[in-house]
Amino acid sequence: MALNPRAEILLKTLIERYIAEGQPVGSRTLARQAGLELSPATVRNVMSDLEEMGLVRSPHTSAGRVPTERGYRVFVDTLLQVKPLHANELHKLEQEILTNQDPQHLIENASQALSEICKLAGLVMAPRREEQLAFRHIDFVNLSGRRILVILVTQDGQVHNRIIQADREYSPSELVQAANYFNETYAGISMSEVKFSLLGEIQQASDDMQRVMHLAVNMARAAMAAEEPPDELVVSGESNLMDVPELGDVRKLRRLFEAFTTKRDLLHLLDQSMRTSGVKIFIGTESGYDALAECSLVTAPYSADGRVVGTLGVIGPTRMAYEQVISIVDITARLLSGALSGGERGGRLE
Amino acid sequence: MALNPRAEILLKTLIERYIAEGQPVGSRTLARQAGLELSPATVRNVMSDLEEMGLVRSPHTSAGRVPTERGYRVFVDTLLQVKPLHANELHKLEQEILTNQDPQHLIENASQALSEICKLAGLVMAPRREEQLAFRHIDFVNLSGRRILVILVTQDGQVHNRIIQADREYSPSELVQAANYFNETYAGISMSEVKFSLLGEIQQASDDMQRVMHLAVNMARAAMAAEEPPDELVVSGESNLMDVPELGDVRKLRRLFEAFTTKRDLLHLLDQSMRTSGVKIFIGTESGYDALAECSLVTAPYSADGRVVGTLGVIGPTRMAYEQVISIVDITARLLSGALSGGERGGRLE
DNA sequence: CTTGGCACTCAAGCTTGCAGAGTGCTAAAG
DNA sequence: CTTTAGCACTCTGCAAGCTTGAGTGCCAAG
Repeated sequence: MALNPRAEILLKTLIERYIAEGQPVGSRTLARQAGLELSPATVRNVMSDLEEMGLVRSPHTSAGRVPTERGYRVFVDTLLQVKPLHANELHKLEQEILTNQDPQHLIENASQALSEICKLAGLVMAPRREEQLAFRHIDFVNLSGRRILVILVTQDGQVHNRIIQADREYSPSELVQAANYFNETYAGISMSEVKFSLLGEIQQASDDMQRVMHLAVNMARAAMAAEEPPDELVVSGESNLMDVPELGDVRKLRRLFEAFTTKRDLLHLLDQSMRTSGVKIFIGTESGYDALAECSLVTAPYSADGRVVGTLGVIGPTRMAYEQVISIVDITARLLSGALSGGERGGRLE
Repeated sequence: MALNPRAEILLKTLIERYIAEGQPVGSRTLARQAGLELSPATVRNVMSDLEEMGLVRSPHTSAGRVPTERGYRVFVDTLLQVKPLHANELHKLEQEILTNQDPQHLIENASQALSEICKLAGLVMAPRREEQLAFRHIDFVNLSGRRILVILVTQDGQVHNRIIQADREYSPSELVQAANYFNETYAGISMSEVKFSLLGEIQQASDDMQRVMHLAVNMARAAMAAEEPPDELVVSGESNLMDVPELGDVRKLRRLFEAFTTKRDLLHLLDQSMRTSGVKIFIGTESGYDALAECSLVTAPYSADGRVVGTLGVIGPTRMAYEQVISIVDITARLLSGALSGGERGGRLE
């Protein structure tokens, strides 16, 4: 199954041409394009071999050839040369990401920038498992009656809020005290430890502090129980996919868009990519999800303070400009990592 | 231009039939369906009149008739009888909306419920103009370096947050003092008054309080300046629209979806509807936006504590089941108003 | 005013024919 | 053994022509 250099060149040109034009590539065109001094007939012979290896196929007897998924795989793994991205695209990305923003906006902007630059749909999985993050600040605000608004800030500056139903009414000063107690006791501790610690806390309460502690602990616990990970996945630029001729079929589009709102399957894929480092590519059915047939996913994990916290990427037709998309995704991940780490330094790429 | 009763019945049956089937309705069918003892020929004569009035038209010489926008208008304004919604739909709506939630989730759930029940896209414009709302609580949290997270809670329990860049580093206790000062001074005041008041505040600072006040005022001002109304419009269930045969054309779909992400035009329409009371309907090009051709918008304003704060509705093809959609939108608006008002009482419909 | 009848029109579906593109195979040339 | 030219063959896409079914408009009679 070794691919001789000539076959490699032909496969590479075929795929490049197909990505650019979207039309099956015939032997004549390919012979001219490849830069080898070969006749169409020779090219046909090579094509025949490639077809046997399952790297290309004919849509029908007398069309040119198109790459198969395996063909794309080979292309992506061994043939493709990543293009560095254009200066003003880089500039745009930096502008979008290297400004002071809270994580939520940062993520939304990153997703949008990805989609705009690639002209595909952008995905960003928000930092996973806030349990990993340290607790920074809590605040209780009285709403009407027994409803209490709990505001929780994690180390990365992300703000979470929930309304809980208290067992009785509390005065504003009680709430302030409770928050103070909590903030002093737990500042900098990881959320999972905080949760764990809350389990024991109530029993060993010293007498005078008891009421306040009880209050704080109970509330925080209630709030965290209610805190299911919310909108973990940000998708932007979906409508770019409507221009893709491969997805002209409304049914396919619909399935794809449903996958965007369901999010479950996509999250699973992005989760996988979190465990590897660097750019990872899922081509067509490799993902294992029907809705993503004819689509590819280019992803890269990003980190905060040296620790991987999420994944981002783009989704588009299998026939996408991998050479460019790969570096865009890669750089976006780096920029985002920089922006989420330290913050002050700004994390410019050197 | 008066419509005699027979013509009304025929127009009504025609539109009902067309909404149900999506096919031009011919004279024979209509004669049978309408329940009047009329021959197709007579129906044809009536149709001819209706066509002259611009209420129906033929897609081509020898198809049946379809309603025009004006036809729909007449139907909606004078002919249609609103269907009360089914018990389990009502139940679903109540379940989705009558639970203790912060406004953000409430709005998202309302939008989603709307889209699911109507099988169309749901829209909710988030409470407009927080300036109208009273200030409730502010909090400053130190992030790294000079970055300060400002958390602002308005009277309705909505939480806003922004990161601002301070002129120097501040100690946690300074921040606490500043927040306290601010909370005591401005609690319950409307945001617009707070903003106004901030303009004067700095000059007349008494000496000892000066530093803290200066800090609080400066920060709050910076935060509010940065506080542009964010995601004001929540759209759900867009993918329902892909099943609509009228929108089978991908180009139309794309324009519509772009309108969803742009949001500007939609906001403008919803804004209009905020000024009237009760359900308002935009049919096709009445909206004035090309992207919404072939679509109708059914909207209703909702209120919090007796004051209109936003609008919700659904968007779908002109050919939608108005009879049901209208009451769904109407009731959702009431439920949401109830949930946003007082909170404690729960606002069940009596 | 209503009705039946008739001529007419149009869209949609089907078949046919044709041009264009590209292949596979074979036999000859390098 | 590899490369090439040539030829027959296949398939798509498109346009033209045909038929069918649905529905209209109009007219004259009830």
